[in-house]
Amino acid sequence: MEPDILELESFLPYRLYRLADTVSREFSRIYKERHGLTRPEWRTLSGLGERGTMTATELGEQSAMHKTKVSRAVAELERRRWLTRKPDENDRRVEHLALTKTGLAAYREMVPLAKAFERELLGKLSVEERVAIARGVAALEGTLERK
Amino acid sequence: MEPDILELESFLPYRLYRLADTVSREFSRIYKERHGLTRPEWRTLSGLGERGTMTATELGEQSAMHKTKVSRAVAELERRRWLTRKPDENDRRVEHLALTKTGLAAYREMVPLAKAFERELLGKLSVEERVAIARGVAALEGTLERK
DNA sequence: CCAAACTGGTTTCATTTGTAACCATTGAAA
DNA sequence: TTTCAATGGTTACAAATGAAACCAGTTTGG
Repeated sequence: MEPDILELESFLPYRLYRLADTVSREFSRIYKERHGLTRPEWRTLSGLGERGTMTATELGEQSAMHKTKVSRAVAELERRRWLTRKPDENDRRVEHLALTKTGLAAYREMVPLAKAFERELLGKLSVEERVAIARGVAALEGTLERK
Repeated sequence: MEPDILELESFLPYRLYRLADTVSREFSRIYKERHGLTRPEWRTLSGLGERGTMTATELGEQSAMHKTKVSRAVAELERRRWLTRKPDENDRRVEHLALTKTGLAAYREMVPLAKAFERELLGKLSVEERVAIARGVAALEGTLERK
């Protein structure tokens, strides 16, 4: 093995990125084809569906998005009347976001599709492989968040 | 556990993407700060450094990039005089790309930095965790490529 | 042969993204 | 209080991206 050569094929950052990109691209077909959502929009929908009510900042933290992405996604979902904003009582900078009936319906429709996608993906692995990916990803997440 | 709720925090596509995004973003600082390269440019440099000579199509396959990304990255590296194109003898559509001395020097400078980055990342994991991530990623790669 | 389909690579255009500046409001300090 | 730093969120602008059209040049089938 040449020391001054980098094997892209086995370089972890590259492999991780390519893997995530492929998986995410395939999954995105689901919400893109069904509702024409972008990834930030899907994450916003998903975050609010899961938690009920959140501020834009919280959304950004929960779903690892830059605040401009959140802002744009929220604006678009609002335009579709999938969510509403309610000003905070005490702090007039803050808005509490929540899904409307329509937004919730879309969310409820997406959840089983998302779960099925994940199930199918993991279904191709052996039990040990599933354990391995879960453990490995968790470990890396752990090292990254504390910094 | 509510069946009609999706926990983003434990949803594999999301976790993978976030992880890869974080790692890749951090790694990108290295080639961005040092040479002002974009990711496609870095991958092009890295691919040619590793293999010596490649066509644009091969580059795209090796580094999982859309052909327009390759085209643009190659154009930029050529502008910097980091690579040259040599027309194919038999097929005049094809160009063989190779790094110049300058390009190779940049590559040689980057390789140890890339390796150090990976080493440091993996260094925070236990041996079992390293095995787990390697195995898990390989398994998922396997399921995705055969389709 | 020769048209039609295909392939390597580039370009155009619309969309998405990131950075930085920005506005309004709030909290803390003097 | 007044001022100044910090915070929630939006906007403007430049750069990166993807889809589709495109321009050679090449292969294939009739």
